[in-house]
Amino acid sequence: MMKRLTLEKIGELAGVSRATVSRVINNHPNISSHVRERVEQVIAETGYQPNQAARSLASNQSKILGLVIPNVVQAVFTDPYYPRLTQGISAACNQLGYTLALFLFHTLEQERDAVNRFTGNSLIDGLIITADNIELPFVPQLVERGIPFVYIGRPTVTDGVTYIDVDNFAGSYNATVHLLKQGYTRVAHIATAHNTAGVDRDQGYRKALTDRGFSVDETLIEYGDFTEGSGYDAMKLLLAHKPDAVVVQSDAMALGASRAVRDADLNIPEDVAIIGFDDLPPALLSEPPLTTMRQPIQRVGIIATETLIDMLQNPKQPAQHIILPTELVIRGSCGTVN
Amino acid sequence: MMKRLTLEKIGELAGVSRATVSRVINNHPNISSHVRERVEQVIAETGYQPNQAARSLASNQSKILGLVIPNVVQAVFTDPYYPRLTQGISAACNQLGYTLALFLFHTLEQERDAVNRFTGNSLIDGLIITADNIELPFVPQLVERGIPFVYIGRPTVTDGVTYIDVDNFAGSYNATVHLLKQGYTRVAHIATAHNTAGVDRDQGYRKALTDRGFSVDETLIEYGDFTEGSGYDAMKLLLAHKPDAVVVQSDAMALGASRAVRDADLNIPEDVAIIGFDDLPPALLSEPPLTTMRQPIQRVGIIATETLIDMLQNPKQPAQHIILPTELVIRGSCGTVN
DNA sequence: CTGAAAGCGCTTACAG
DNA sequence: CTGAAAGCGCTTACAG
Repeated sequence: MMKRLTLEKIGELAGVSRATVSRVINNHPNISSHVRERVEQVIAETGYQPNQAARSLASNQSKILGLVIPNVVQAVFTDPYYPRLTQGISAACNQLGYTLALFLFHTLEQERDAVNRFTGNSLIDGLIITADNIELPFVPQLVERGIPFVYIGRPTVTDGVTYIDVDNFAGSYNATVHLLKQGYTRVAHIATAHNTAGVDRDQGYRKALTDRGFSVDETLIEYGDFTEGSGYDAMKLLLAHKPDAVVVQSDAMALGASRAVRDADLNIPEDVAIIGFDDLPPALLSEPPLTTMRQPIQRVGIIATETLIDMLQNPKQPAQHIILPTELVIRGSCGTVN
Repeated sequence: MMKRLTLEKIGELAGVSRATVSRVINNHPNISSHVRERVEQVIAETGYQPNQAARSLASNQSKILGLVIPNVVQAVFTDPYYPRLTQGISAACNQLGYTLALFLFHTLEQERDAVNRFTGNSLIDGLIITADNIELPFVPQLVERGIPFVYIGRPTVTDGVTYIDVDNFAGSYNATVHLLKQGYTRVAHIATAHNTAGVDRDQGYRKALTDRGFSVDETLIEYGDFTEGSGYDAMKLLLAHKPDAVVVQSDAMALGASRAVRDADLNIPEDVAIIGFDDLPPALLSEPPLTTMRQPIQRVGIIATETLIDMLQNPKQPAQHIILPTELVIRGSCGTVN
């Protein structure tokens, strides 16, 4: 293992100063193409990589973004949401030359101490925070310290903060309308009350009903927690009230609901139509629901990353609220989807 | 936003030199408790956080570990394996004061260029690599540059490299023996050929059969790719050869196999017993398989992290091969598991 | 047990 | 367009 290369050494080899090499590496304008070429050649030959720590120290930016997934719930294991999101974020980071640091919290205490891990210590340039049901204790300090962050999902307080979300209200609204238009009259709802998305979706469902002249029947609404099992349980309860369709706020729960319908010897979608809500790859959806309100999760991750990096480059912009549309996807006939 | 605190400033406030403050922070022995207390108090009062970039530069260690998930396959979305592993790694990092950087590659080219992202640039101290079916192009350079790494899962070449794996051979062997002991005589196999784990499990299955006086019937072996859909397809094919039990090398595929069995109007486990292989939380397993060979995925992540950090602290140790046992888990009766 | 000082490897005004 | 030099905020022999 040879001695580590430095700017100085590269400069020596190329016959220029280390300042010039630095400028070449950082793509400064106003470098004679002659010099640029020679330096680039030496870099290529030697395989020189600039020391990131030194770079961070001198430039005051780490080129590291943090992804924070606060309270690690069961859903992190069962719901492809987080992996999907992470994919998008990672892809955007790769593309834009940033490194992604992952912060998972396993206890409330870790969540509380989090601020120490990424504040005022030059570790990260900015943060992507997956907002959930709770107020995160460290966010005020982020603001105070001037660390840029974007939320994924609408936080409970949106004032002055930038967030990216899908249009949960419209998605749920459209899903419900879709069923009503097809003639279903007892459209049930497997809802979630865990976060703002759940609230929005619930409102979308209710609004759709009333807009089309139906009253909201509370016995046709049950709550789940995003797991397949909770979808199964909720559907079991709902079946007692004879729904002929159901809007389910996640595909995992929709899978459970499907199973409950089958267990009751009913057919999908003839007896009970099911609409899920998510962005699962087809392979995971080899069972009903055959119709899904798709949210572009991966895209949300990409946009969040791009937005954050934009904030780093142009501070002082006003906070943005970015809402992406969802899309109704109807797949092939029962049992053959793969 | 006030001016950033530095060691110098803390020293000033505590009436000592910055060297002393540094020693207190780094828990050096031989600091008078008097001084230590005063310094710690000032740090607590001010909320001082040492600048990580400066620290890295001076100490030549970043306290950042990298997790590399090479070729991003479909399985990253559908199989809880990676989230589970990441959980364990993250927990260990939190505990031991390291930050976790996530490197997902989306193209072969990114994989090839990877070395530039974490080599010789002081970005990370060491790497956890999830080994898969392929030879990773950047690994030789890691060795050359002296960057410590551990594999999760046995790589194809194990010479001089440290890896953590579960005992795939024994797991598959024991699962098969378990079925044979119960009197099943036509034990099929939904295998995978994607990695060394698949190969080992296949051998375990075959050895169990021959050890107990059965011959291996190749028509009772089909291959899947870890997705539920592939398990379904494989089982469909197997059913033509009338198996009375099947060992399935992932729970996701076992789920698919269960569905195929049901679609054929057969009962589980009366007509066909199924053993899965994984570490899924019960909520995800509301359907058969009711019996699973559990691999401690999260624990693998923790041990990998601990091992890597140990390597950082004591270089020059010989490479280790750590093999964790799997465990046969039998859950409650059909349909009621949650 | 503590401090003065050198040094880690970059970036970036400043001067030319 | 390029270089000399200061400086980013730490750590760590070295000396006492």
